[in-house]
This record gives sequence, C-alpha cells and structure tokens, in this order.
Amino acid sequence: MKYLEALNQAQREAVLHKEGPLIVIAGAGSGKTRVLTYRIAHLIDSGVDEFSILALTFTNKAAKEMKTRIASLVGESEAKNLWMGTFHSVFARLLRADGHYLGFPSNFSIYDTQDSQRLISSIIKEMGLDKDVYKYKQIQQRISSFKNNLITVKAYFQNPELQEADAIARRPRIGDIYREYVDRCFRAGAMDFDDLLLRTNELLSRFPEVLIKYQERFRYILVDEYQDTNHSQYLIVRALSDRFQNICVVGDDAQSIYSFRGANIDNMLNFQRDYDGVAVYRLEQNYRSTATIVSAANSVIAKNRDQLEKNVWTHNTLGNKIIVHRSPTDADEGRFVASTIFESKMNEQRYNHDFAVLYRTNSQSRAIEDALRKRDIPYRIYGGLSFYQRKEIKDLLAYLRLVVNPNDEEAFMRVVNFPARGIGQSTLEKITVAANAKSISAFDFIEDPISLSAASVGASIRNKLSQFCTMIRSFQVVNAQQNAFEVAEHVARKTGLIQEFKKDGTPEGVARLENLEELLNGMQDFVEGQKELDEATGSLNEFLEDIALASDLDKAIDNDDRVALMTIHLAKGLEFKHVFVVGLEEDLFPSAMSMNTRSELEEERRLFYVALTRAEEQAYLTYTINRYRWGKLIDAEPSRFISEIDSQYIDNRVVDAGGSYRRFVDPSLFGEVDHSKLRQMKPQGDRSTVRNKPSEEQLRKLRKIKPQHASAAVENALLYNHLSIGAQVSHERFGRGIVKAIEGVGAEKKAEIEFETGGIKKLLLRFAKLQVIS
DNA sequence: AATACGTATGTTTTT
DNA sequence: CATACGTATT
Repeated sequence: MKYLEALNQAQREAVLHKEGPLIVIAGAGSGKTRVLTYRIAHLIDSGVDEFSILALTFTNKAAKEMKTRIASLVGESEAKNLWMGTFHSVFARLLRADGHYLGFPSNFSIYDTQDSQRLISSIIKEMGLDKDVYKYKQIQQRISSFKNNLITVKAYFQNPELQEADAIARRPRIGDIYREYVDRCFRAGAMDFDDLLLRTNELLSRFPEVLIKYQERFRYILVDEYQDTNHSQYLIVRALSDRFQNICVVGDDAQSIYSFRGANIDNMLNFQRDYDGVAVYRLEQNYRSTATIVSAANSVIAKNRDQLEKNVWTHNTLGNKIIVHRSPTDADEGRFVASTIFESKMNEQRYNHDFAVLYRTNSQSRAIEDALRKRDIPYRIYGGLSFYQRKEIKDLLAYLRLVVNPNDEEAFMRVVNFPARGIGQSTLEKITVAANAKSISAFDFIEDPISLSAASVGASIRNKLSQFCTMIRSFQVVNAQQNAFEVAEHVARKTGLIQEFKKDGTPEGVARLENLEELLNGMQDFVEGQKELDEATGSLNEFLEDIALASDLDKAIDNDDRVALMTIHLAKGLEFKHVFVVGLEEDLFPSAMSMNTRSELEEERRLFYVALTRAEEQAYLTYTINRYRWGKLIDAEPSRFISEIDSQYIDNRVVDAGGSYRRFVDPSLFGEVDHSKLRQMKPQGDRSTVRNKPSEEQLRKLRKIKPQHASAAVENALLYNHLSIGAQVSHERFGRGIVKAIEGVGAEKKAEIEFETGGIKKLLLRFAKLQVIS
C-alpha cells in the first residue's frame, strides 16, 4: 500500500476504515478528493469487486477525473466497472434500465428547466388562469421543491396545510397545475431533473425486488459533497445502503451552498443519528491555501451560528495579505482585474490558468469580459448562457429528441413549425386540447388520420402535419443505422434548418450556422470518444443523455491556458493560485434576495467562505461605488463580508485607486449629448498607470468590439461620431449597407442606411450595433 | 399565419 | 438590460 504514505493520520484512517458507516468532515482544501480516491482504490485492492462500488460526485467531470486517478492506482481494468457520476446521471441510467416498472420507456426524454417552464406556462394558459397571479417560473420552482421533498401530487392533496398555504397566497390551483404537469410529462415520456430523483425513490419504494437488486449490487456507497444533498437524494442513499450499511459520506457543512435547490444540511448533521456505529473522521489540515487565507476564511465563517465544530489549520506559509480594492464603477472593477492579471503575468511569470474571477451572479461577467478582451487576456466563461441554450442549438436538439422519443411534447412544440411549415398557433392549440382529451401525445394524435380528421383542422394543414410525422419517422430509420453525428447531420439538412439560416444571410444567421456546425463537430468528437469505450456505440441516445445531464463544468474544454470566469457556486471544489472575488457589495453579495432570514444570510456567508478558500496564494476582493444594474447606474455599498474578515489579514493599500486603466474618452467629443445619461467619466485613473494611454492599435480593437449593453450606448454614439455619408457599415441583423444620410446630433444622431439585403433604414446610432467597415 | 414592434416585467445561485 | 408576451400590421 504505497499510496498510504502520501496521507496524513486522519486521511489514512478514513481510507482504511472498511465496513460500516463513516462520515468524513472535511474542511476546505483538506484533501477530501484524495481520501475518496484512495479509499476506492484501497477497497478494490483489498478484494472488493469494483462492480459493487457506487460513488456519487458533484460533477461528472469530477467523477471522470477520479476514475482516471483510481485507474492509475489499481489498473485500468479494475476501475472500469465502477459506477461513478452525479446523482442525476447515475439514476437516469438506473431509470433507463428499470423505469418500465413505473411505465416509463427506456428512451424517456429529460426536460431541462426551460422545457419545464414552457410546459407549465402552457398549462396555465390552457387552464385559463391569470398569468400575473400564476407566474410560471414561480410555479415551476414550487413544483420543483415539492418533488425534492418527496411531495407527490397525491401527497399534496392529502396535506391540508400545503393547500391552505397556496390558498392564502391566492393560488389555490397550484395542485391542479402540478397534477396536470406530472400527467403531461408522463404522457410525453419525459422526466425533469427532479423526477430523476423522485422517480428513483418511487421505483425503490414500490418495487422491493428492484430495491434488493441494487442493494445487493452496491455494497459500498460513497457520496461526495454530502452537505449539498436534498431530501430526495438522502432517501435514495438511505434506501440503497440500508442492507450493508457500507456508506461513506464526505462533506463540509461550512460549504453548504445549495439550499435553493433543496439541499439540507441536516442530512450531514443527522448522519450519526441515522446509522448505527458511525465512525467520524475529521480532516482539518488545509493543504491548499496560505495561512493568511485560511485564517481570514476562519474569521468570517466563525460569524455563523449553525455549524459543526471544526478547526481548519495549515502548515503553509503566511503569504500575502488579502487585497481589497474599491472602484468607481463595474467597468473600472473589470479594468482593475485585467490590469492586475496583466501585471502579475509580466512580473511573476504567471499563466492565465492561475487566475479565476468569481462572482455572485452570471450577469457580472460582462464587465470583466470587456476588460479582459481589451487587454487581450484569454478567458473562458463557465456556465451562464451556455452554448446549449442558444436557440439554433436547442432547435436541432429538439429534432433529435423527437427522433428518439416522438412523444416528447416540448421538443415537438418547439420544432413542429420551425422552419415555418404553415402550422400556426391555433392549429397547435386545437391539437393540444384534443390530444389531452384522448390522453395521448400530440405526435400520436396527428399521426392517426382518424383522430386528426375529427379535429377541426383543415385538409391542407392535415397534410402538412402528416408530412412532418413521415419526416420524423424517416429520421428514425436513419437513427437505427447511423451514429449520432451522422443522424444529426442528416436531420439538420432534411429539416431545412441549415437552409433556414443560410438564406437569412445576415451576420446573425451566419453566426447561427457556425454554431450548428460547432454542435455537429462536437458530436463528431463525441462519437470518436465513445468508440474507445467498449460498452458505448456513439448513438444519438447516448449523446442526448450526455448533454442533458452534463453540468456547465462538465461541458468545458479546459486544456488551454485561459483565465477562468464563473459563479462561486460553480467554483466549489476547484482551486486557483490567484482568485478575484468581485462585486462584494450589499444587495449583490450578500444578495438582496437572501437577507430576510438568518439562515439565508448564513448561506451567503458560506458562499463567501467557499469563494475565499478557492485561493491558494492570493485573494483579491473588489467592490464598486456605482454599478450598472438593470441598465441603470446605482449606488453600491461595500459588503458586510469585507468587514467581517479580521482586519489583520487585509491590505487596504490600494483602496480608492480606481481602475488603473484611465478612461480615454475626451468628454468634449460628446457635443450635445445629454449629460445626465452619461456614466461617470471623471478621469479616476490611478496616477501610476495613466501612462497606459491607449495606442491606435487598442483604439481600433475597441471599435471592433461589439458593444454589448446600453451602458455603452452613449459610448456608441461617440464611436460613430465620425461616421460619414458613403461609409460602409455592417449591422447585426440587416447585414452590410451604405450610409446615405445623417441627421440629428449627439445621442439623437441617426443615420439612413441602405442595406444590401434591400431596404433603407433609419437607425439611431446610440442603439444600432453598427460596425464600420470602411 | 407570420412578422414586427411596443410594453411590461423581472433577476441569485444549478443538475 | 433581457426576455416574454400582446397587439397591430401585412
């Protein structure tokens, strides 16, 4: 057991513990992944069949990495049959195998949040409810929380308190919406994210033979990030481990940050009560961060009332103090981040991947992006509006989902009339109502000529509908013989999707076409990758499963050197040499939504703790005086979390320095621009860096950057101030054109442009996202 | 039926 | 500021 030497006392004990329940309470940076990895390797080494080990991790990427690591310790073939992955992906797999007990086909679709919301929205409309009272997003959240707490429709209607609560909130029909939603998902052969857990519970509790099968199979169960499991997950783990009680959970109550999706710290706090003879191991030595960062983080988390006793300490060097920085606006904050990274790279020979910028909300990424782009610093955004959420991507994926499962209602609605086939809203409403009345899917309904002719749908539309069905059926034939990539390419052509974006010809259309291409390339890679695994075939089904459950972190390609931008939630479990935590302002972090109760605030504080403890060497905390929110400049106040850090760990040296990259816009250029609309443009720049006057090169680059938000609207007007008649420009939607006339001044300046696609438009320069070509 | 435009409305975090 | 929906237009 050579690898045991690489462990400290507590780690080693946790690894060597063999039978019976154990909990590992692991402080930040204390090597819990290492313990999990070695523990699994050790189990295999000591003769446990890898087939009987189940490990539940927080991301699929973490699972993949761990698996590779284990393979290197015990050998490829030994590690192959481990079941490892997120709760959602592992139990989706289980439900594909045994969901038929519950009446689900093995090819069930997985609805993402958007699918769920669209379905709920449509149900609300069909029921004739007031959409201002029944807000679809809120209803979706409520239903999600029911499911996470194992409150089925039946349980809901047996619970007078819940019904009363909804009645008091003037939404008495929530139960009915819930019932309809569940029915519709079932009929569509679809599960939402919560169903993957809820239905697993249902399967295990209603069918003892299935429970026993999996209990016998998974003799050893390990759960990572146990503090973030919800009730539904808790019950699954409890059920599966009940027979052999070989359950190992690892977690840190101080890093519990997912209560909004039902995570319950009590699962962690009550573990010792739930099982007999629980062994407890504490990992308290931090190997990741400097002593300064560890102590600073400790001083903050100490402010929380609810927590397990813990003493995280380190042998690491003291390191630098945490740098706190104030900027006038979010744009300056971005500039500070960019120039600090730039300078550290120069002076300390850092790589881009040594840096991470962490924020509370995804929308904060924009200001940072802009600044990094201007400095030519490569970055990658994780999460946010991901590639897979783009319209054109979702459209192709919807076709593919429909090929695999024609009953998928959301996929059907999405593409039945895209590209346009003359099947309009009223037709679809008729079909929905009629299909629901017969309790069949829309696809089944329109495929059956008898029911279709009974519905009052005109003959020509009926014809179009059946053509659609025939087309999908023909894709299924292709799917039976070809791999995911080949099917997708076929579908993209035959449906006219590619044609649709090609003919559009605008830059926007071109971008969409490129995205489709990128998706197809991705599928090609996927197919290649799957060929290397023995069980996998590279089928469309496998591909859809893969992307439905991949987290934003899983999707990332991170083999090149870039600065990482992500939310703090996404950063959990990761580490970086230098970490910027930006937007440390009251109402933003802590979020205004989470300051109502002590427990909410404590969760925000844990989030801050997570952020801080991602840093190995240097942490920067930044906040602004004014920030753009909802397109408006608002006042901001420094976050309470900054003052909660013991001041001896803080370097206030650079407070008030502002962006070290001075705004170069000459205010006199504004002419008659309404000054009340301008953002603060006082030259706040740090004296020492004023010399960083932009070169011609930089200015040119700046002009090429497409302005992304109206905070830049005035800046825009300015950029095109020199626009003259005859200039060639390009518009995101209308394509290329020639400026024919100019009128107005300052912010009201308009240009009349004749576009190549035909048509003359008058555009306000302030808003038009124009690029000047010549 | 399709499109284009105006208005209202909302925003934490994610599998 | 983004999106989602309703209304007016062809």
